[in-house]
Amino acid sequence: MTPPRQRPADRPARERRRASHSIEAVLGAAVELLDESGEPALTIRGLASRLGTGVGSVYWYVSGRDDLLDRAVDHVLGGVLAEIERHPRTGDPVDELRRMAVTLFDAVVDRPWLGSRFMRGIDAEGNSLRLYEELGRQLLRLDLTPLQRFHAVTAVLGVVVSAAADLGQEPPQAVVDGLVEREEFLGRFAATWRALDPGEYPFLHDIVDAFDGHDDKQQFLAALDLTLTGLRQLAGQGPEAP
Amino acid sequence: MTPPRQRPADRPARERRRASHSIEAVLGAAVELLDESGEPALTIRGLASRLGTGVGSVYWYVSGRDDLLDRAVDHVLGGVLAEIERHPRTGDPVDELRRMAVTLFDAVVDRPWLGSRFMRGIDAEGNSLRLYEELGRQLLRLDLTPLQRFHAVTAVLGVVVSAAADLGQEPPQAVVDGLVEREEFLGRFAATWRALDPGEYPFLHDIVDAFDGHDDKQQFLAALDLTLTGLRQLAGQGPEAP
DNA sequence: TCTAGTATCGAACCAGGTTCGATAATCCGT
DNA sequence: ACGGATTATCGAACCTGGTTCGATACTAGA
Repeated sequence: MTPPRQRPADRPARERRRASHSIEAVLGAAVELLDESGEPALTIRGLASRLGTGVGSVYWYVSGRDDLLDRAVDHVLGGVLAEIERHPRTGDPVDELRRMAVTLFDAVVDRPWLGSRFMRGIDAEGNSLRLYEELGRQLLRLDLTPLQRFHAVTAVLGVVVSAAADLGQEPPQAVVDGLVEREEFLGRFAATWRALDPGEYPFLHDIVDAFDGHDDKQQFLAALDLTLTGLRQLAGQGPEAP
Repeated sequence: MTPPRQRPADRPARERRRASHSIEAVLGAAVELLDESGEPALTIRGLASRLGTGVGSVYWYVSGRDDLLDRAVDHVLGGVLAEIERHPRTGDPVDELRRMAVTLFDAVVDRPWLGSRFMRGIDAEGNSLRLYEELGRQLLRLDLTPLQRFHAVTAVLGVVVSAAADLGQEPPQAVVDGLVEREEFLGRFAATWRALDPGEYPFLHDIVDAFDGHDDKQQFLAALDLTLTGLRQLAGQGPEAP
């Protein structure tokens, strides 16, 4: 059905001839739109109009919306990677891993539209892959099997991904509003839970106070530390462990 | 801009008068479509035509596509919940937790379209919330603070969510095809990695063999066990731990 | 100058979500 | 049994947004 596609979309990114665009300009504008109003706000038409061009031109630089999103992600991942590489290497590999994961998490907090897309790029050379390598490299210093290393990196990234998934759904559109929004949002949950039968929902009643007004970052850190604790134990008992 | 919406969409689900539809029929057909061809294949028009009705009728039962998806998720979650509750309670709470998470994961493997949507329902009574309660209840038997319990459940669910995110993006459309597809898919990754400079990508080269042909379930279990190990340690040293 | 490749553009196509008013079927009070 | 009120059904029409395609420049080299 679909012909093999022979669109450009991966030009050598040479400098623009006419006074017009460039892949960098396109990506920059895309990131702007994403930062301003989130993923659904990035439309080809909107992007074209921001660039002062026609929709057709956008398709010269990217092969479609999906490709655009992927490139935008890779684009900002470059900055994250740079920040990760800036820090000096301390001693403990697990501490390193932790610091990197936190940096990544912070980036996702700033740009919720990164969502869980930020790990889709590991099939080709790019910042996703470099990030993956960077994370995993820390594990080379641990006494583990390759399979265990692979699983460990996946697990650590998984913590970030799931936190990102959480983040991505919380604020319906209350980004622009003040700070009351979040409290209200959480409050609605809490109110619902408190209204439930304590006999049927003992756990919910146990945690509702902790949940109300909880901090996403602490929640993330808790999950991360659980995983890292497990990892430390695994590394401590050597690779012959299951 | 958007008027407050006063559509029905939450009728008491009384029995159909005419020989026609019902919310169950709608949800059933929706789940069929989702199972057959994944989330993007669920269109209002497609659903209506499968039901032998008009698009307008669908909107009598659900308030929109998003609501439809949420209800479909809740629908199948009922089955998962039943399966989880079927098993007898063994002794160890962490083992319980583990078994439940695995059951949930298996459900996601069967229905990748559950994606990370399956935990969106905790703001209202429903199977999502009951699942959450069920998971968390196991933790009541552990010596933890409510905040730690909250964090722990989030962490465990996070492992499932991130695994679901992985699953949801792997097979482009090779669902119907035989079993060669997956090998090929992974093989492409592996080939790319092996072609990279070992000096620049030592980690990737270390794990590429483990990655090639890896099993998603084992990957999930490894991440889960890392988290559960951390949890056991946390519970072992009591609630006054950080 | 001629030609091929590089870019730009926007009209037009198409899929799919959502709205809305017409209409039928049913229920209930009188 | 009758007549409004309620419950449901239906699909044409609207609208947003991704994608295609052919026309048209503009540039560099032969």
